[in-house]
Parts: sequence; structure tokens; C-alpha cells
Amino acid sequence: MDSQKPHFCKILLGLGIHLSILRFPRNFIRKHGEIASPVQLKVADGCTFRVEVKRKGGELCMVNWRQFAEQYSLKHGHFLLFEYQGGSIFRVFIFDPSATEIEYGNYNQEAEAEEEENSGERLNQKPTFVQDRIRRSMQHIETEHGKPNKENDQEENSADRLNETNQEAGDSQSVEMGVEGLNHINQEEEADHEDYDSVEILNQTPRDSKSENKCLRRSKRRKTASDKNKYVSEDVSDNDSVEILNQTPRESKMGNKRPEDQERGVNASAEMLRTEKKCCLLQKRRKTTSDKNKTDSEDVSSDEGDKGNSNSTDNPSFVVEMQPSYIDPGYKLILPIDFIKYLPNKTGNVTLCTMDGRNILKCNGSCCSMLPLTSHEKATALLRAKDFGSDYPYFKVVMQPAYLGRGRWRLYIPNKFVKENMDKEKNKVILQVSDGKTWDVDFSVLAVPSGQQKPQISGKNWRKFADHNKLHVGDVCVFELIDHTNEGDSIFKVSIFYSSKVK
DNA sequence: CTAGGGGCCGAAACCCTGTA
DNA sequence: TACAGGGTTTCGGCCCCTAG
Repeated sequence: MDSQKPHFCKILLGLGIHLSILRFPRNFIRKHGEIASPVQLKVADGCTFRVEVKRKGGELCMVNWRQFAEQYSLKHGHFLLFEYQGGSIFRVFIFDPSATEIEYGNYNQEAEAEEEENSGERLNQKPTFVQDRIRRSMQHIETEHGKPNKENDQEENSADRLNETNQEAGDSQSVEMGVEGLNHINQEEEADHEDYDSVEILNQTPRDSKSENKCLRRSKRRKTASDKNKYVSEDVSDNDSVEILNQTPRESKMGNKRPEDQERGVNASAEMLRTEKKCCLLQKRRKTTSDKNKTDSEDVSSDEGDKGNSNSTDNPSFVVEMQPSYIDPGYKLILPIDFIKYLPNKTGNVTLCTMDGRNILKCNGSCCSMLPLTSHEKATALLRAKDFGSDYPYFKVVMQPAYLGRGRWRLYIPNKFVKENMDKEKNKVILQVSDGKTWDVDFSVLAVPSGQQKPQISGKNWRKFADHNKLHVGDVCVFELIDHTNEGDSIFKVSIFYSSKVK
């Protein structure tokens, strides 16, 4: 590929594929002007596709590119790189969800073979109620706009409406990875791109950046169990509209759902977890017996009782009022005993599907856990802090679930950093944030029998630090060692790069 | 092979409820 | 109001898996 030519990237996150619509990054159009319709998409296998370009809600979009999407079995997580040749011609490079460029010639066969191989397992794991919800969700979006849900609706009209809907609702179909933007992924930029949750990179291939290069490196290892789970998640999120079946009582009572989510009629499970967690931390009172009895009866009766709820469903469902122990630290969610009859097996794995492709929870038996960030997510997060520099020694950490209360509150510090810059005998370090507030947190170096050493920050004050600074999974912290004299405790200045708008 | 990340277990500390 | 008992939470340590 020619790095001198203008280009932009797109990561597909579901709906865009189904709607046959792909929006050009605004910055790209701003920089290179209008693209005349139709555009030609040239792929490395020699195929060329003509795709119409139209304005949708003020944005320039490729419409009806379904044939192209189908030809290469594009799905959620695929990464497209568009290199502009001029004269409405783009060369397109396609990367699969593992960030590996696909083999164009035999991609379809491979995809089909893989599909076939996994079909039993995967299809079985995708419960029919999910498919049903997806279908109904799609209908809901259409009918919400006052248009009848006719199967024969012209695809484009449907796409238009959905596109408008999603723009209004601030929903996101594609993350635009790309571009010059990654130099400026800060909160102001995020505000600018809020409606698409997107990052735009112009004139910079992902390969240009070290971390992106990491992401795109061809992965040679076998698929692990966790990888398989991720693929299952992707499959489910392909269909884009999976909802939490019912509102939790707390949600409806306290109204702490984000307004944009209310508009959309969807829940972001991670946000729910965070919100619930906050509530739990603030009101960490154990349920009394009478409370529990009340909750249990509500849970069990939810099948009936929620019929009047706008989220009611014909499928079996239940409502759970979060207990502190459901969220933190045990992540054990107790199901109503009456609901067990709907499960095919009393033990085993279940998958919780949400609207947000990333926030799939895999549950094993009674235990649910948030999956750790993928290397790609980490690399993307780290880009927010890539411009950080300091004369002091520092290290950057992307917050993982395990650092923020999953299992326990502990943050691992790179061993190399500790060896080079810190006194292992110390048992405290001081964290200081920009407003000058400080926390004494426990520091220890855990010696593992294999001889390995695992320096870590832990304890109540680390938790207080995380709470006070509203740290969430995906946020980046830069720990800058500004004082490490032998007498006192090491002092770290902590700069935080939040993963979403604060909060 | 090493380091990072996360799960699990058991002990101790903490908190709440019920009862005298 | 004090206390016992039991449930919940916190924490240290160990182990395993994965990526580089």
C-alpha cells in the first residue's frame, strides 16, 4: 500500500453491515473534498465493486455496499482500510477480527468452512430468544419512526431511517479507526465524535503506529478457549441488537440509566455494572431477611409482573436487584430457583448478550465475570496517552477488570520498572493526582515459587483512589515517579486518560 | 522462558441480625 | 444494650494460562 496516498480506516461494529451503509469520515471529506458517486472499491483479489455515494443526514455515505460485504463475509470486528487513488477509486484492504489481513482468494471458502465447523456449537449457543430479540429490535427501530414494518420496504429507505435513528440516538455502528485522530484522542475529540463513538485516523496507516502494528500482527497461535468465547460474542453482536430483557428494579426506581440509553432503549451492561457497583459501594448494606424475601418474590414473579413493562417479552426472563456480592468482589449472581427450569442444563456456561459487542459476559456455572480487555482494546486505549512524555521514569497501565475490584483490588506494576526505579523493601507508595490530593497505597512484591516477582499496588487506599478518580476498565493511568528518595515513600504523580467522557 | 493477567482458596476481619 | 452466631468482605498467597 502507498503511504503517500490519502486513506482512512473503518472497524465494523454490526449495524453498518446490515444496513448496507458506510459513512465516510468527516475529516477525510473535509480534507479531500466530496467524493463523486459512484465510487469503485478495488480489492487485492482483483475484484472491483461500484458503490453509490449519497448524503445521509448531512454525512457522505456509501450505500448498498452489501454485495461487497457479503463477498468477503464481512462481520462485526472486521477492519477496512480505504486507500484513495483519486477519481472516486479506493483500494480496500480487509482485516479480520484478529487484525490479520484476510486471504482474499479463498476467504469465502475458509469462512464457510469455519462456519460449518463451528456451526453446531455456535448456533446452539445463540439462543433463539436472542434472535427473536434481534428481529423485534429491528422492527422496533423501524416502527418507532412511524413507518410500518413491511418486509418489502426498500432496503435503502430502511437504511435511511435506521441511519437517521442512530444518528439521533447517538448510536454507533462503526468505529472509525483511523486516522490523524489517533493523535488527538482526547476528551474534546470524543465530544466531537460522540455520535459515532468513533476515532478517525487520516493519512496514517495503523502500521505506522507501534501499538497498532502490534494489533495487526498476524496471530499464529491456536484459538484458545477464551478466544472462542470472543468469537461467539462477536457472532452474537453481529446481529447488533441484543437487549437486557428487563430493567432492574433499581434502574427503574432510581432512574440512573443514562439518558442516551433510555432514548435508544438499550442497556450497556458494563455501564450498568458500573452504576450498580457505585450504588452498592455507596449503600453497602447487607439485605435483611425481609429484604431478601421481598426481592426473591419479586424475582420469581417477574415473569408475570413485568408484562406491563415496555421491555416485556414472551421469553422467560427474570429481574435481579443487585446485591453487593453479585458485583464485587465475588461476581456471583444468584438466579431465581424458578428460573432454572428454563435452562437446558443446571450447570455449564451461559452467555449474556448486550447491545455493546465488547461487553459480553461469559458465565460459568453461577459465576459471571467481565472479560479482560483484548490486546487491541488495550492498544487503542494506550493511544490516548501516547503523547505523554516526562523526564521522570514512568509507566502506563490500562485499567483491567482485575485491577478494579474483580476478585480483588490490586494493580500489577511492571517488574522491570520496579527493578530499575524502586525500592522493593518499601511497603507504601504515594499516589498524587493533578489536584494535589494524595493516597498512601500498599505496595508489595509478591514472590511466586517459580522465582517470579510480582510487584503490586493493593489495599483499601488503592480502592479509594480508584473510586475517587472514577477509574473504569479501559482508562489509562500514567504513573510518573516524581520522588523516590531512600528516606520517604515513593511518590507517583498519576495522570489519567479516561476511556469515555467524564463522568 | 519470563512476565502479565486472572482465578481460586482459606483465614481473618467486619458487619448484621436475632435474642436475652 | 450487649452478646453470640452467622453471613459477607477483604486480603495474602498460590497456581494456571497466555503472550511475547
